[in-house]
Amino acid sequence: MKSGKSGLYDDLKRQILTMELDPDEDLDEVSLSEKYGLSRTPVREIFRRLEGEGYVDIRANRGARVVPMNHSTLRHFFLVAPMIYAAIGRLAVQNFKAKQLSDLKDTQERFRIASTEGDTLAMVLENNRFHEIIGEMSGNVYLQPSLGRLLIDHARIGHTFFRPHNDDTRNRLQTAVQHHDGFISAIGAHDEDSVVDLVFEHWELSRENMEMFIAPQRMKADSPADVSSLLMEKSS
Amino acid sequence: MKSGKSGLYDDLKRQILTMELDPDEDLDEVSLSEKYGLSRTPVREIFRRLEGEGYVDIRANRGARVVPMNHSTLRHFFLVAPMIYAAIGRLAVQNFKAKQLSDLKDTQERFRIASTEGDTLAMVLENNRFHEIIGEMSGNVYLQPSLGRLLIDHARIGHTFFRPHNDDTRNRLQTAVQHHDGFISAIGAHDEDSVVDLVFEHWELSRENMEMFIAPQRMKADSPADVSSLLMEKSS
DNA sequence: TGTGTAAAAAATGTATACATATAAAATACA
DNA sequence: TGTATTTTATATGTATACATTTTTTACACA
Repeated sequence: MKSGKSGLYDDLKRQILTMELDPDEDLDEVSLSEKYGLSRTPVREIFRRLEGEGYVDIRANRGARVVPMNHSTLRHFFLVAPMIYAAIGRLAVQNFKAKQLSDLKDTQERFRIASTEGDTLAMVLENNRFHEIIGEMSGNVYLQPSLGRLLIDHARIGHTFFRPHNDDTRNRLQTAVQHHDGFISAIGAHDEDSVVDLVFEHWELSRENMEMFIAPQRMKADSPADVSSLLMEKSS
Repeated sequence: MKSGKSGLYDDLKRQILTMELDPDEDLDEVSLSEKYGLSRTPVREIFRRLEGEGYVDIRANRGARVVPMNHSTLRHFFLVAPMIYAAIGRLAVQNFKAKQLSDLKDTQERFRIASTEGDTLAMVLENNRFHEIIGEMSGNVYLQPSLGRLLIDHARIGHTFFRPHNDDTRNRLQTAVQHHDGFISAIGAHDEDSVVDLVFEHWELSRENMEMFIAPQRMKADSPADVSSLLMEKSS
């Protein structure tokens, strides 16, 4: 918990992604300003920035709270996530810069270390950062806002993925790590189709896990084929 | 130009969409606060909100400016706009509420009146609002941020569409008005495929116009078929 | 008890003074 | 002149006091 403005900003993002702050939880500007050695003005400004990025919800005269996650939003999440991920993946291959690919590799190494050490929080954050970087690689300022919001809830819904409890879940985590390696090499090789294939494989892996943990009522998510139908002129 | 906080907020959005404020134009918080009878604090807060919605760009210690539009962002715009519009259209059919459909009809009537009166500014704004409402109908909080950013630049790139200067451009504007009527009836009839067809027709009409006016170098945009390839696992 | 209202407390919103950083102008020097 | 450096002006960033709104508590009354 480093103090100062960027400290508060980073901490809030981290705490929201890792569910250290629960959805709907109120954020108190006075106590936060004291804790981080700031006045209320910059704290409120940070709230507004986080609102713009989808981390926080601000209601007039009622302050800020962690952005909620209800059943309805989850349905929408499962519907559009694979579409956006696939589009971002394809564009990333077309537009990435060398610097970004090396950032991606560094992030993957930190992710791998966290996975071997069983450091759940680090896994959540490095995995999130990994997919953020792919978003940046796409260079597409129109798609990135949606990707950002999806990644917030993906981290929150899927956090159990990084807390394996038996051989099956451990294997699934290992597969995810391998997928990331696959992304790195497919992007480096400018192989769009492989990246998109991997996107759907990676999505399926994550989706199955998320479905397992979403109680009480089972969430029927869309297969990649169904997702395509969102975009095709004629639905089958 | 109504004063107060919401007045400034609405005016800035309007002026940015209609290009009354040019891309890259600096926004001065002191003069705006004086003009609208506010102190700097709420003006700065509005800047942050507009930044979150993609209207404005804030650089540390350098204030706010209207979000730029460069050649690179335009390429990305043409690539993803039809995909997002189509997805939003399909979801709108699935999720719209009666109130939203009647709002859409009201907006369309104002749009029609503006088009017969040749009121360019009103056309830009009502057209923008029309498509915003379709975004709201989708109910998808993950897709809406991207739609919002696309609509900002669609309004800015396409504003000449609403300033017809010969029989051809007048006919094209008429066609756009008819497309809107088509959206309303297709949505009302829960006819997803018709809506998506209309999305692509409407997009083609607008795209052709935008290409005509984007100087100096011709912008090759993607056909709906190309757009689909962004999402398919195997590109053709 | 339960409900409605009034008072008090707490939180958010705004104005303003001051601090700091950036941009512009003026000056010095080659 | 042209360029570097200092000074000045301007703009942004932060702290704090005050205003307004919301929430909580206390109290009256049925």
